[in-house]
Amino acid sequence: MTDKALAKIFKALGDETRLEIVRMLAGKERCVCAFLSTFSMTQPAISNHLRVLREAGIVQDSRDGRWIFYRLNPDAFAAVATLCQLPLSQPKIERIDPLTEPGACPKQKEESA
Amino acid sequence: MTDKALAKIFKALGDETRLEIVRMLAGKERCVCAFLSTFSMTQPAISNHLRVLREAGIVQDSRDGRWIFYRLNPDAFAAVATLCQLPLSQPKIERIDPLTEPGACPKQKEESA
DNA sequence: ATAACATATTAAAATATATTTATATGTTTT
DNA sequence: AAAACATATAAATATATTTTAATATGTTAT
Repeated sequence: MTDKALAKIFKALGDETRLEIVRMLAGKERCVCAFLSTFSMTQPAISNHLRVLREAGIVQDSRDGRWIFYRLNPDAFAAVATLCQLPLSQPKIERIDPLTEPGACPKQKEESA
Repeated sequence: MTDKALAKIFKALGDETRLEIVRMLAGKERCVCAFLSTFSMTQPAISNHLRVLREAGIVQDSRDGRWIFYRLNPDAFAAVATLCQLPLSQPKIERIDPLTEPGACPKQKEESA
């Protein structure tokens, strides 16, 4: 998963409405009208939020008659969980000295040369 | 953690530059100049990205002389990891019938009454 | 076929976010 | 105390996102 795709997932989840849609989809598959009756928002607004989630790969949809059902894609959450482990699995924090890091603090570096 | 705070975390992580800043901070504490030399971006732009991360609770900072060091706050990632488990721990997906859900598909519901 | 339904798409307006330029703040060195 | 350094803040502009209103698409019922 590229950082671009991962950022897209985070951006999609960075909205309270979409976060609640995700919660509503935990273990459940729902049609669009379920969200329409939950949020005080126009139908195109809901449709747009679902599009953002879909294009980020967070939800998948399938039509059944006139309804379109949405469900979560666990792969997207697995990718996010992986990034979360990055900071959680680091036991101790090492302070990087600005003066010794390559390219860091350019003005200082030039003077110390 | 409120959904509002969680959405703020996701929104903050939903940007490629900030995502890379987070990766650079895995197990490390770095001063702002480290990011200045990494990204081709003005100093205030970096400073703004750090502010977004700070206000979301993703990073913490402390001044040491003229430098300000940034490090990750594991609590924020723990909160995100918790939400990730929501879909990952659901074994099977149940389809919710639009007709039987309370308030769902209003027009249909009125007719079926 | 026509009408009604469920949802998506488009275009426009409203709102939020990011970037830049200029300036301010706090710290260290001289 | 003055100059230089590292970073933050403010104001202005540029860009992206969200919302709404109008319309289109695909499906089912009549």
